[in-house]
Amino acid sequence: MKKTEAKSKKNTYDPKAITLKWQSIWEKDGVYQPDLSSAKKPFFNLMMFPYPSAEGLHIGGIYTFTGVDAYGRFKRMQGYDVFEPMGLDGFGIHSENHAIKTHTHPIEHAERTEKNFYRQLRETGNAYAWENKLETYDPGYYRWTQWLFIELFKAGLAYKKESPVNFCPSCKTVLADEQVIDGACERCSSEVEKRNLEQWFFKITSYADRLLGNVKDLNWTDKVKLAQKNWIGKKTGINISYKITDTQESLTVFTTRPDTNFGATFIALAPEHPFVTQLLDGKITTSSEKRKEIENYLKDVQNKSSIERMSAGRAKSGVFTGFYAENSLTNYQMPIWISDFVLLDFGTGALVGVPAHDKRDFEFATKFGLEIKRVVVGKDGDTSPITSIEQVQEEAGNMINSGFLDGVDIHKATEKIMDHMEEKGYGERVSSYHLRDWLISRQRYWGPPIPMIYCESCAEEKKSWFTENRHFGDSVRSVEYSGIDSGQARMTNEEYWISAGWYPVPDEQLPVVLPHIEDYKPMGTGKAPLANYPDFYEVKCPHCGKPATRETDVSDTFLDSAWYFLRYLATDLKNIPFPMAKEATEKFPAAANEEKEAASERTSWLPVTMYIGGAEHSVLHLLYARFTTMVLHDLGYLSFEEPFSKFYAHGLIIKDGAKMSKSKGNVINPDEYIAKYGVDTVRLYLRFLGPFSQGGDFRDSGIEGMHRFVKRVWFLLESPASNTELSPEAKRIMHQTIKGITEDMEALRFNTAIAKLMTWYNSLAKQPSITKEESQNYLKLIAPFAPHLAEELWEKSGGKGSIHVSPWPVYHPTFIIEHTVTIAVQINGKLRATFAVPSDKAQDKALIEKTAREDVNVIKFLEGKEIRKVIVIPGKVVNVVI
RNA sequence: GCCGGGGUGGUGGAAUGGCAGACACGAAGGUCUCAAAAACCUUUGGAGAUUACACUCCGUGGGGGUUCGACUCCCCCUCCCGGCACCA
Repeated sequence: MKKTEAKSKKNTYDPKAITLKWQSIWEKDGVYQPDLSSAKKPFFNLMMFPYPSAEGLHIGGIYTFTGVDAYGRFKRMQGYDVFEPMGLDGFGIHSENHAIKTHTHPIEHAERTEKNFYRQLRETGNAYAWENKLETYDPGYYRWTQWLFIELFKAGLAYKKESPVNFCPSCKTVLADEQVIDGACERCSSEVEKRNLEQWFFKITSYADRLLGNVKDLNWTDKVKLAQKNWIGKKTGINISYKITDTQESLTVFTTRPDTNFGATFIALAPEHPFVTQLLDGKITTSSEKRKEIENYLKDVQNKSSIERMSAGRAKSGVFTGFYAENSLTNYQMPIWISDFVLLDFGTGALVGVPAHDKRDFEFATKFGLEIKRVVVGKDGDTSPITSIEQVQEEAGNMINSGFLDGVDIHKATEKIMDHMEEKGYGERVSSYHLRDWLISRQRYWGPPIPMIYCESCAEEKKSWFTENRHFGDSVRSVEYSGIDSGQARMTNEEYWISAGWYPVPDEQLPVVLPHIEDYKPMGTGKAPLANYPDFYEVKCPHCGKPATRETDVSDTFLDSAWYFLRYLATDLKNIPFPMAKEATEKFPAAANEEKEAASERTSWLPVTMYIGGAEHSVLHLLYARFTTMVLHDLGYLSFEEPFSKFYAHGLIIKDGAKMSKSKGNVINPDEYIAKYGVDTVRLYLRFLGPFSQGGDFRDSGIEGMHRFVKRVWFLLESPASNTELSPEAKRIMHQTIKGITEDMEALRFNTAIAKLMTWYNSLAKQPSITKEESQNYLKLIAPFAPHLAEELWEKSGGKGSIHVSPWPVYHPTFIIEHTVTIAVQINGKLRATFAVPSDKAQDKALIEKTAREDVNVIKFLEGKEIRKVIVIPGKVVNVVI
């Protein structure tokens, strides 16, 4: 009795025991901790780091991280030195909101969630280099986030100006665009207002062209590249200047359709347009009545909430200024209107209206009784006056009523008229972008304080860091800074004056530590909570020593994550932010020689070899990381412009058709599954769910089946292997499997890789015995998915060292004809069978006949029949007619 | 409205232009058992046919096209999902 019990116990598959056993051995032996200074084949396998939510890592996170890990393990077995770090993106509005909701201080909240998160991440059995973990809220980390901010400021790429932001009056906080859903607050559903507040911006727009230009060379999926392109949204067109009748002023409008300019009948300005401001200031004279009218309209616009704006749909509103601009082509006096459908920050904030060939212009013109002049005739040949919106010809056609353009196709006409306008001197070809400058400041608590100091006294004297450190000419104030080409870092006069009084916090005073304050909740005054703490903001001006104020806003979380991948490689270096060439390290005088040495030895890991993350980040995060990298390159810190050699977007796991969230009550906690089945089963199951790029709806209906599979593998391979020779058929199956799985792994097609493992299992299970070669190859192929199981059985089968650093099995192509031409066998014109012959033998009719007669698929159709004719169609297929 | 992605059994999903439905879940039947669970075996797209699963027909949202051959490539339509949205 006792004997059998002991025996069955020995045979039991006990995932918990082997998981604990191997995880501690791996960590002790540093199996996954590469020597960063001496990598021969560096492979930086990076997943987007998570923000640690209090609910812990849900199944979607496990799905992603174990998927990325399977790829990393595969690469490690292929002989690469794989670096797979992990960290937490703990700063930011998400974590702060959660802290508020649970009445916890963000600092304590972070401490608690960090623990839980790292515990869960360890339980996944992922091959993390734990020594290099980082957290964005660690002062040792954000010291460098602040340094980065200062570098951008000094390069003339950071500026502060007043800007309208989303404001929720109920939550008393500024909201990011993505927190505004249909004009209402994401959390409390109250209407969001626009408020003008002073904000810090990064001048990402001056990099728009390069960010766009590099896209085509990125080894990313087309989908993500397209998203980047669309977001940057470059449009080429022309700026046209119109003289304002009876004044000395002129107006510049941007248009992509100058071809229709003979049909231009009005001008519309954004409410915030400088001409409007000048009208109100009285710099341009107009009747007091008119001024009142305009003021009223502007008030209306401002009071209109975004909800009202949206419910009004495309309904147009506007007010006539009383001024006209002369259309140089037709001498037509175009009335100048103000309307809120014109956006200040696109083009020049002013547009020229062609109601006949733009639907929005048509709506505006019909509402206010403006003239509609047809200048394009479409395919239908209709030349009648345009009276309904369906007639508005936007896309294609030929010019009419347009003087020298008559009869010309609109695309040719566009070029022709641009030439004309440039020649006459009132037009200039330009590009306009959808991309806006990056709003970096947040009037919140939970982020890195922006490391800037404002000195009132210096501001009055028009002094700033720039006046004290750089020489400026009289008219154009360009910032000359190491590496940055002056065209990109050129400041406008406006930006220059705005910078008056501002100084970066001196390097030796970094980090500006985020103090532990009691009242950290957003205030709703447009100021950050730190503004209530004089201890924090009262400082001396770094320049003149008089009392000055520290900036109390914190920076956007996207800044934390825009450079973290660099820091992973230098978490042990206190005085240098990331790996860089030896010369660049000289810019860090505080760094010891060993640190400089280490930083320069680690550059071979960059840029990131493989970056895997959610598709939802395929626009903003990636763009910000690209921008930051490009700036660091221009400043001489990095040798490359693009941070991620390869980017792969994984799918998202949802539950019941919705994103998992606690409020929806559909969060799946992976802990219980791991406890019940062991992490290897969970890892395999998640991979098998579907394509990694697709994600999907989580269901656990098949997890039992996967557990059965794992147990079967365990019992099959646990018993000693036989010493018999591999049969040719078994050998063929093995090599086919190795080939298929290797290709699948390379393409991150994990679900089909596992299917192949199952198919191979089915055939192994039918064999009378399994050889050592089969057994060990099987374990290697399954190791990326079930690392603990594979390691345990590898040890049992006498494998050397850890399976995870053993070479990936090699596929021997001798068994399969690699390059083939497919032969189709037809009987009475109907396809009966296909088979393959080597392509170099495709003309050999005798071989084709022989192959056909030996091929199991063909033989039944050919038996007793004679091949009458072999038709060879060059470059296509070969037909065998019977 | 614009830009992406997609539509294959009861379900998740496989198929360099070459035997559609791999692999798995579920289901049905069976073996073992007093019984159940577990495990194992068989069947499983639909319709039909035969002594014969050694057969035939239909079938990848709908319609056309290219091809010896189309889930796959091209055009039109339709429905679903995601992103952006008055961008001149």
